[in-house]
Amino acid sequence: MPAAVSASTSPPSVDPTAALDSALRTAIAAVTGLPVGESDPHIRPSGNPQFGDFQANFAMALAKKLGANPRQLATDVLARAELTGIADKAEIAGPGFVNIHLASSALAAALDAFDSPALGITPTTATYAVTVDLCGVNVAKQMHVGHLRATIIGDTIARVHERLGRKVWRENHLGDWGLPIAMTLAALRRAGTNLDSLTLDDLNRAYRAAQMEGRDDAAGMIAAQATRVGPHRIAELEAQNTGAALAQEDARATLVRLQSGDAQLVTEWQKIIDCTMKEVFESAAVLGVQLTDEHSRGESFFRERLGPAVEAFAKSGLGVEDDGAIVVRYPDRERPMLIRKRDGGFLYATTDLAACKFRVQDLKSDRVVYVVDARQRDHFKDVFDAIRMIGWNKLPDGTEAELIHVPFGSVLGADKKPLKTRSGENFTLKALLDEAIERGIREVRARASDPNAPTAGMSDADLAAIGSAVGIAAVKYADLGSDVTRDYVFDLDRMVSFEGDTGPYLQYAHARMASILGKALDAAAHAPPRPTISVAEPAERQLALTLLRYPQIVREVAQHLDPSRLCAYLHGLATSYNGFYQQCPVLKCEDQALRASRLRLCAISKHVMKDGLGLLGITAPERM
RNA sequence: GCAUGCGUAGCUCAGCUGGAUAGAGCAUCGGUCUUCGAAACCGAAUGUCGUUGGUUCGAAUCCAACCGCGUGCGCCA
Repeated sequence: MPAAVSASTSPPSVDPTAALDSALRTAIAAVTGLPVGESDPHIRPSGNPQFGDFQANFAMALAKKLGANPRQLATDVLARAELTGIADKAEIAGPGFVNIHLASSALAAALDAFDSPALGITPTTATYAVTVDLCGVNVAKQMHVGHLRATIIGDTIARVHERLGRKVWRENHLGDWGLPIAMTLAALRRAGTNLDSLTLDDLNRAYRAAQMEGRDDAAGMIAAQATRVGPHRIAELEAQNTGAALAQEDARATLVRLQSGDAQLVTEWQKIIDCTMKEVFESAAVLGVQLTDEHSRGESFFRERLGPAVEAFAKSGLGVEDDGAIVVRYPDRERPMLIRKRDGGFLYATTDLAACKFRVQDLKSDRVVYVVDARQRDHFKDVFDAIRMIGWNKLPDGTEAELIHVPFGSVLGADKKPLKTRSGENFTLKALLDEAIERGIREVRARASDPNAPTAGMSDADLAAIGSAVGIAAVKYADLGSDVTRDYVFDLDRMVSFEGDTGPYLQYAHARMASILGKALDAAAHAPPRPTISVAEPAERQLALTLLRYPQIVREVAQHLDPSRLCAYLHGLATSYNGFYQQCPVLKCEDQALRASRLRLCAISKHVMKDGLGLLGITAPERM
């Protein structure tokens, strides 16, 4: 029997979980005498539909604590719980699980309230901003598939925070200041290269050549052996330990002149940056990532702040001299952090200290998120601890900013080794995106050639746009879909696959939603704008429950900085919708009220899917 | 050596603050298109959750040890 509720009488509750939590919490407190705050009913969606919609798992743990019988405790709590209008049925199973079957009317009412532009997401009232360090390209270096991660994970985290109403600063911390750039610049000058017609490929070649010829670090080798650094570093140093004094001298001289503001060099340096960023922004645009010039704040931006930063550490006693250098020591570990070299030069840790301070205190952020390669775990631990020790994580009102490193795993080759730049023929980001787009377009065109296809007869430009969106969706979903911490083996075929648990699967579900709504347009003209929702069929129930979880998922993604949860949710939504689509006729439904209700379920589903894909920076075509 | 991360189906991976019979996708086998889009759906098969011990009413999940793989470790960024 379909339960229905009209929009006018529905309570404002969007979240049945909250209603259940509150009702059971009160009952638990009443039965046990515990404070309400300690009476968590532990509500979660049921793993198995036969157990109802939600389960409450409080009884076992609580009974143990109180020396009571769990089933009896559950019985007592249910007797006190005011579940009228929320649950149809609540029964005790097994050792003391409480299985709750939500009232269809409550579900319909919640969905009706949920159906708004906000989709149940209430903006936070945070005073401070969120800074997201993302992308992190190095000037003069071609972007490779590793940069994909730092860019799109960061973009998603930024979007989710914005969706929750936060002010977000996207900070692209370019590697644009330091010896590598000077080496490249010096090499280009020696070769007499015209910087105005430079391509990034040329630049990248010059960079690598300069790296190779300029490496000779005998002093570093001795230091490394004395302090027993890792074998990786030793091997690197050994490889570098060939005569290159001239190139190195040239690079150092260039760096000194650059850093002292030599006008000619600064102009040339800027050309290298422009050349690099042109491609970065192009890739960002192709990826649908919000990253432009205004988000660039590279290492060079902080150059005037490095000296003062070191001085502050020295003055506070946290920065101490060691063999001529200045280091920060930690109470709980041997490894210090070097912040000034013996020759007076600064290091990237110094820049990160200055940048972190800037982000907290100048950008007024109470949350600073660094989306950076997992191999820099120790580095960020050092930086963050140093920042806390000196108190730069504090905002004027005493609020302590969260400093969080989101350590993403490496992209590995088929040999399970990192796809490294120096391994020669590395897969550039551009090559990956070109391939994905090409495959997407090919696929969309092939389908459009069927005269019965919804895309038949579309212009070639439109088909190309859709194909591009499909290809990019595949790549992004493949990357964002699993735990960002893990390394993954780069497999192009899997990455641009369009079937199964993929980005295009979600887009396809969305296109079907759009299609069904498009066909119903004529009828919609004289239907009420907000038809009564009814949730009776199991598939409708399943879909409704899934839809209502959306706000919680978005909050979780922000809290845990984990885009894969959103991917998993949207996959679940697509699956729920497909089940509904299979089992519940919409356009063909005879009952006009039910038809209108189901159309509205389609509309809400489409809205959530589009919103969720938007948070991933994935476009949702109406047809594909 | 010290630190740190990871071992779940043939492959790629989920598994949220411990909860009922450990789930998806790919691949394999079978079924569903003159019927709202088959990029879909339904079904079959597939597991000593690295090993051992501990905590617990209950462990893939928490703790310890061990095994295996990876990553990081002062004057590069």
